[in-house]
Amino acid sequence: MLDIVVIRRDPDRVRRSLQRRGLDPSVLDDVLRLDTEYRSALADLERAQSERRTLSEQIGRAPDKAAATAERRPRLDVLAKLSEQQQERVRELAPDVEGSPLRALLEHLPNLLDESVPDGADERANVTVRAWGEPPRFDFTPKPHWELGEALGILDFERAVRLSGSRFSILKGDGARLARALAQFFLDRATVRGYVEIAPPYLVTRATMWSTGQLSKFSDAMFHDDDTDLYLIPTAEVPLTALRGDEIIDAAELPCKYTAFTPCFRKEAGAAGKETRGIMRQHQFDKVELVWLSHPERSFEALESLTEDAASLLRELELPHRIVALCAGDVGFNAAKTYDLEVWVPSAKAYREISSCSNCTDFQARRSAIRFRRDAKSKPEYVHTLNGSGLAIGRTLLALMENFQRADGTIAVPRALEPYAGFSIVGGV
RNA sequence: GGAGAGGUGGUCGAGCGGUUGAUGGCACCCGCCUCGAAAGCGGGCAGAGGUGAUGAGCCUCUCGAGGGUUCGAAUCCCUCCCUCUCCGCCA
Repeated sequence: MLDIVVIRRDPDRVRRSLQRRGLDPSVLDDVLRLDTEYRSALADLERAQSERRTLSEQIGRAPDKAAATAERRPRLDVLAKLSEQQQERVRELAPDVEGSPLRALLEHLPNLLDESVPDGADERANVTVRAWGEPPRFDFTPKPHWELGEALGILDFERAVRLSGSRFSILKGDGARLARALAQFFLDRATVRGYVEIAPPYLVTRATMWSTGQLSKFSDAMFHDDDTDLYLIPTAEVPLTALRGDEIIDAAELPCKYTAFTPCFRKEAGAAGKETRGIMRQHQFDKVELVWLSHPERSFEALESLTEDAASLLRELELPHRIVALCAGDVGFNAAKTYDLEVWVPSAKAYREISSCSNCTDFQARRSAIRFRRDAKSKPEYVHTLNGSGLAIGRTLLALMENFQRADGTIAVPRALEPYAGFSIVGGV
């Protein structure tokens, strides 16, 4: 959610950001008009309330309350009726009332883009910031991970379909073990880099989901239970970001860095036909997430740091990858700036997203009410929130399988992972 | 799931129809004292919104959430949510 005050005082900045995202900025005119109407209605209401209060206090002080009440009755009745109407009007216009037109407009305004975000309409305009490693050259015909996995008996798609339908998979034996090793490896590295490990709930309330801005972004993509009105998390970003919601954090505690290993659940309803083979896109996948609550002045440094935390994992796993800065048209709703980490996927002959690291500035913090105090005397301010995958387990696993496959159909385990896996070759004798 | 108790400011905890947005303790901040610190003493210290200059001041709202009664509600009534204790069930 954007700060209405920023929209009011610097509408041009918001307009520019919307345009860069390829959105129609004319909604701002409606926002500004409704906001003016709202404030005028609010002033009317407050005037009536103030007068009513004064009269009530006079009655409270009077020795003969009955007489004092009778005397003021006509005016009080007028005020009661008046403020009831004004209350109604304010409720219709208020930006903080669910379902009001102003609120609806505000909820659909994406975060302000950072100036450093490159221009461009879609992913073709994304800018590669740096690359690491060379795509492997095979002296045999490399196989996609689903063929490798089934041949090695570590991936089972047929039985997964039988149990749960499409877009599910089963890991078996060394495959399951490798996935667990990756999770452990990622969490350990995060801990070393100062992240506090959290084991959060996988089901959260509608309010929590709303507070991290997922309801607009993923609303069709989320699994939901009608009985309890609980949502299965689409990413651990949700519980980790909301973790300190409604709190005022001591400035000395910033930055707060959290990590969690959780499954993620997504309907992926609109994604039919895209990357359907294998484990690239699933209804359920595991991920280690990294979240920062940052001092606002340092959040863009924090984004570099967070991105480096994720990238270091790919380097340690010896996986060729590149870091791209998303262009204006490709940056997500919540984010001011995003770097994607893309790993080389031989079967696609392309780099594919394995992590997305975003600075959401105060956009989520405002919804979630995550604040801090600069010092004992200052007013609470919103922190900046950042999130990134570090990393998605399934995609790392498939990248590892495809990049480290050998002519005999076995797969080498990267050295850094060996102690975690307990073996150095998958399918070795 | 059943029975009971309760949800108040950063925290603990009073208040249970009328200048109470809220006594007091702790924490925190400023000052005095001190070589320095502790202790002690004095003072300050909730949040949101509107208005003003993103100042002072003024105004409104907020005591889990939402409704109601009343001139007036943290205080009374209703609904919902949550927490705790005991019982039941259970990995």
